[in-house]
Amino acid sequence: MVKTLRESAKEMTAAATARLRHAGLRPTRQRVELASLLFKTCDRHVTAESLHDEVSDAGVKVSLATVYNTLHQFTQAGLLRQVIVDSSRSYFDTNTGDHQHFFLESEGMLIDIPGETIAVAGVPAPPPGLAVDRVDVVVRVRRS
Amino acid sequence: MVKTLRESAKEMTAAATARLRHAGLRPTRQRVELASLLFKTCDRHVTAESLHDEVSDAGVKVSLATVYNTLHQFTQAGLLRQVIVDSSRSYFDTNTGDHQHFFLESEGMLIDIPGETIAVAGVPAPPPGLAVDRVDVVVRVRRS
DNA sequence: CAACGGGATTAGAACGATTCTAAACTATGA
DNA sequence: TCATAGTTTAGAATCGTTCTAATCCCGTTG
Repeated sequence: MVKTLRESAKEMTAAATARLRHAGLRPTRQRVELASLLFKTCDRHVTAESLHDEVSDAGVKVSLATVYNTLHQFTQAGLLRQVIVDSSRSYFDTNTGDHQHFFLESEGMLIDIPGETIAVAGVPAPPPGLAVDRVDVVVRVRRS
Repeated sequence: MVKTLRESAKEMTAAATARLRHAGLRPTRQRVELASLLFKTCDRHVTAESLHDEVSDAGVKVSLATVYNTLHQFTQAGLLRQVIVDSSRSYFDTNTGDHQHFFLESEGMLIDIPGETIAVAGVPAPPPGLAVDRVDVVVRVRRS
């Protein structure tokens, strides 16, 4: 069976809508558009600005404020994960599972490293009154 | 032999001056003051603002711009190391050796973990054309 | 199917951290 | 002591992000 472009788009929208509903988020036009872009392909890393540019280039009108709101809501809903590798920009990762990253600072590029690949041993017990939330590993790389 | 406060201060200044000269930095009043504060005790973690507050509280006049300049110059000279754990503020660490960190986000607090303590195994080879610069481990903790 | 109510979106202002600018200052070598 | 190149500075500018308050629209109800 061959699908027309229109049919594919409709399916994407339906899938995004379902995903949003499931996460307890009202499927507004903007959220559906953003979710479609974010979850169309497998693993993606975006910043608020890169996503805003992308959605704008696609001819869709979404304000930057909404992109920020949406990224945070998706993160809270467990659809995204925030990655902290740069002290001046926030990255969001569509891969919410256990994994780590290569980070090429000069180009702001993130590359996933599967969770099983890296083993961190010897993490000491945190000082009294503190509990480990999670262990992040960032492998900083440069062009060579 | 007992030292007066004035004598101790003089020694600190001399030490800071020597350290700056050795790093190829002209020992200006401001740089000497900041170096004295930073390297007085062993390991410290500061932000530009916390250091500016500290130096101001000590009754010394240094502009915030100079604090920023100095932190970056010290980092470039290898006297400090920048720690990236927060996407909205930069931290600087007087411990430039191999080590990792606990980070208590709610209070912006960093705690060193000695380098030998944690072992990271299984870091994959980076994609072609890229070389590993360094591997950062951040153990994010919360009050419990 | 129209009306309603509360969540969602928006433009633009506000914000905090950081960097820039251009003028005044100062450490250093001659 | 002087000249000069490097430093410092106040204040403006910039950047990413958040806030505000008005408008909009999704889903429910009558």
